[in-house]
Amino acid sequence: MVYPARVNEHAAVDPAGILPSRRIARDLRQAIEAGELAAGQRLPSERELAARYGTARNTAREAIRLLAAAGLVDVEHGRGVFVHRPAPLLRLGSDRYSRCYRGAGLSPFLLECAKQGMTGRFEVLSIERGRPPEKVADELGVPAGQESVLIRENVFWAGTSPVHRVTTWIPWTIAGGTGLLEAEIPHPYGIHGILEDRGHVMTRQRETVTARMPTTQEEGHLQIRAGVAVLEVWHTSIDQHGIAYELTRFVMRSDLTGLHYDIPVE
Amino acid sequence: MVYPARVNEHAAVDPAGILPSRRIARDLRQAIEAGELAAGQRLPSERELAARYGTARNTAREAIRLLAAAGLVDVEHGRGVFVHRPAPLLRLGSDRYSRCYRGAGLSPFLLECAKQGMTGRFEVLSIERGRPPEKVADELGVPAGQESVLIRENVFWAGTSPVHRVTTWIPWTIAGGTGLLEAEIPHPYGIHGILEDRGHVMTRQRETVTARMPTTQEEGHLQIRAGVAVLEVWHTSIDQHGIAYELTRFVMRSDLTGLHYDIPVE
DNA sequence: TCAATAAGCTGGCTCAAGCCTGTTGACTGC
DNA sequence: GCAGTCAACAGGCTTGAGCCAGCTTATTGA
Repeated sequence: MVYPARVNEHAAVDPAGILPSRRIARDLRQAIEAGELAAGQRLPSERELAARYGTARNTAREAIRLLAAAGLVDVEHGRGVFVHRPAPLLRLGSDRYSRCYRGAGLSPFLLECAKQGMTGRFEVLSIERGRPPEKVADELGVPAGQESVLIRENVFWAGTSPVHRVTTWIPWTIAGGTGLLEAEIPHPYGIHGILEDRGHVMTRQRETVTARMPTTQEEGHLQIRAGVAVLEVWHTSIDQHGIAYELTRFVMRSDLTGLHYDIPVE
Repeated sequence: MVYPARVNEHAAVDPAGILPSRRIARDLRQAIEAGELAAGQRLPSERELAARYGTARNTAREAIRLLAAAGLVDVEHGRGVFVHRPAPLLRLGSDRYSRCYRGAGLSPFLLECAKQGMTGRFEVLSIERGRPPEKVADELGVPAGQESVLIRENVFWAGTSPVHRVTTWIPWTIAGGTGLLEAEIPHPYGIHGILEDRGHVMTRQRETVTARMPTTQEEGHLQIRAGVAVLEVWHTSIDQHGIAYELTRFVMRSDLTGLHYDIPVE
């Protein structure tokens, strides 16, 4: 890329009326989008950018910050700033509860990981009887003030990265006294196998999808870098009688995962 | 909220080992989450925070920046910093192409706006014959290098806010010579009415959903403030013969819109 | 040969100061 | 009564300096 001649010192804006930090960011952005700086390549250091543009280091730093917040660039302490290398997305499919995966031995999540050449696994964080949030109580038709639900908390990993944080609520009237209390689900078809044995066959699913920035906790749990949003998915399982009998919230890193729906138009 | 006693000057970290900017941010965050600072309420000014914590103004500023990037706070030039007041989300439903809305006179988007007490409308930015991006050409089965598609570009508004930026591609072999070239679609059932007349009845839809930070352009188009992601939805319409005949990309502000799917489990 | 060390790079954070632009409300004068 | 003006205060951006912490590599010494 080409750097500008040093302009007059202390000038807040250059002749084109652009603020210095924006100008540096714009130039770098263009270089990235034009492919002059390839994915994974190192950008000039903050001190070098500052010198080339005749600005203070803080100004070059501000430019980098803008690019990082936009997710264009990955900053690594002590190493440098690198053009972001997008990772292939794992796709959570709408067919993940389909019976067609029965007997395959692999859950849809693990299948998808395998497809992307990664090793998937999940970790049980906690299983307990507890009180549902109001929203969950409403949807499941259980009392909010009591320990009316089984709560399972999981983390899904793809390779060495945590990608989903998952919380599941099931009415205690359904889950009580079943294998749902164990970390290892004692049923060949997993959680939903047990729920079917209790008389609830998933006939419909309702899902809402929103995106937002992670909370401080989620940032830690999912090892999210700055400028990465999370997808929040609320899934409700509806049985053959129209009853909502299970509810799951997924918090997903948007840099590593996406959603896929393949559905009939009614 | 309670402010700390001024600690020794020039200390990089306070006794608890927390950086000053993080400490200010943490205190403010806790005050917000505890409800001490209610939604819409003004935070202390940067200069005031700096004085109370015995830091430089830039440090208080950094704290505010952290909160703004997390979407907890809205910064208004000249006015102050305010606790973010979440707006009700417009939900784009998976049933939006359903025939059940036929004859209602309102499109699903306008219905959803009305439900939230807002006035919805949309604006046609451009309609032209053009070249599809490779991804689109692949999916629609048209040549990538030629002007093989009709491209329509729209913006959807809810009240005074732009919420969706929408691009639609339709093979020219289908769209050519139809009312799809007009801004006002001359068909009571809209675009999909015309496509049905050409022999394509939507039988399935495929959608992929991802989240990311907006590009500079999108930030402008959608009037997005810092710390707000966009949802990117790629929709493919599949007809009764399994042919993909229409493709739409939605770029949606995640602070004002979400998605909703209500689907059978197959 | 190999491990410990140190130099020299990277970004991370802060300071104190200055000048800019946008907003508001009180004051002024018609 | 009302419009124009202006001061006070808000955030926006920059400077140039300093020190800290993480990474890499070349050097050193056992």
